[in-house]
Amino acid sequence: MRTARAAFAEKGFAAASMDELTAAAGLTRGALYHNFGDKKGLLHAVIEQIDAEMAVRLAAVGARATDPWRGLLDEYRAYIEMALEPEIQRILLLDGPAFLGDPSLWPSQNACLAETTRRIRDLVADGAIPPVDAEAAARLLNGASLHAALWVAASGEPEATLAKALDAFGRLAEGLARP
Amino acid sequence: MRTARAAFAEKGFAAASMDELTAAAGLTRGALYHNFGDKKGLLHAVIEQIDAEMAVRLAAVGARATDPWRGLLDEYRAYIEMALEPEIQRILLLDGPAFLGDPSLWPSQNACLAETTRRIRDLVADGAIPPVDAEAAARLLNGASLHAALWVAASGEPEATLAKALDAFGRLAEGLARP
DNA sequence: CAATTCACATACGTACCGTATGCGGAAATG
DNA sequence: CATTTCCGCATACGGTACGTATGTGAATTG
Repeated sequence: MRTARAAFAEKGFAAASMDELTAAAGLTRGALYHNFGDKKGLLHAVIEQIDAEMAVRLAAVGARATDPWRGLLDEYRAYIEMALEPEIQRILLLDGPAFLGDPSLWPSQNACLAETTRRIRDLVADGAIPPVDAEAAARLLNGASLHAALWVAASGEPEATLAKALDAFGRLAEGLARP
Repeated sequence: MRTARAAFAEKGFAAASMDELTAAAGLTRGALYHNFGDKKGLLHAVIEQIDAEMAVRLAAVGARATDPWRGLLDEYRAYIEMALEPEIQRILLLDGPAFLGDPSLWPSQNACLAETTRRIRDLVADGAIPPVDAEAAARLLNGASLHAALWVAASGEPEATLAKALDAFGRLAEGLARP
């Protein structure tokens, strides 16, 4: 799986050869089909691993904040920055939905999305922000964050672009906080 | 290209066979490689066509509105609804970025994104909304819209989910309108 | 009317996925 | 302790699909 993560991140899922991949890991395709069923099975296992790691990192960021609303913004800032990592962007955010379909249909529900959904639900329950469907808000904010990261990653001036993206994201998020 | 659009929308770019595709069009792969260079070239041509059509539709929606700010919201509502069409969702929004990379790097710049960027820029210039980087705002709103559409499309109850998504989207967009 | 170009077809090599089968060692069984 | 089962993985094979190199007939040009 380490080898797969590296190969998928560098070449993309479609261009990654299972022969090369398994050979690099000191195995053959036989081992792969025995353990993961097929190529998509390996992708799914890798995504599940990455997703779980992201959820842990996000929860840690959110837990550090004293103000819950500020905690949510910190989480999304962290999400955007994580989405800049090639491994996460390529595997989880681009190839995942393209080859496995919408994350909500994955056998292992998106842990990372669940984390932000839960946080928004808590904010609404505590009256910190006006009522809103937590999953809808989380999905839209995740989508906005992802595209911000794609934009920054493709940009020639990552720092300046990231600043613009974070500013615009803050403005959007404010829309949730006001009645 | 008509055949390609149908095949890409139904089976996805990766699973679409060029043999079947060209045969269905009454041609062979020779014609394809002569006109489009390679498989990705065909995808690019198809995406360019769809993107242009979307930009026209979006501009028409925006032009109908009297209030510019309302016009922008109408455009995004239309964008979300267009993103529900399987052809657009699958080809332009899922396979496009996965196989061709970020839209901003496509030779034919994303006309649809350019349309919403221009509209936001006008709103800022007219003082209708506080200053914000127009491209950043357009990208984030596009991302939010796309994920809203993916969510609705994967949902078991499309109408109810769409209502939630549109509500949450309106809340986010309001964040741009307030100081 | 000869020559060139153009659009497309045909044929071939290569790469890769998925499956069916084989094998060696570990574990279980008595 | 001997034997059998089982498990993890390797090997071999078939089928499919992409990209390229080459051929061909019609249209165009001078």
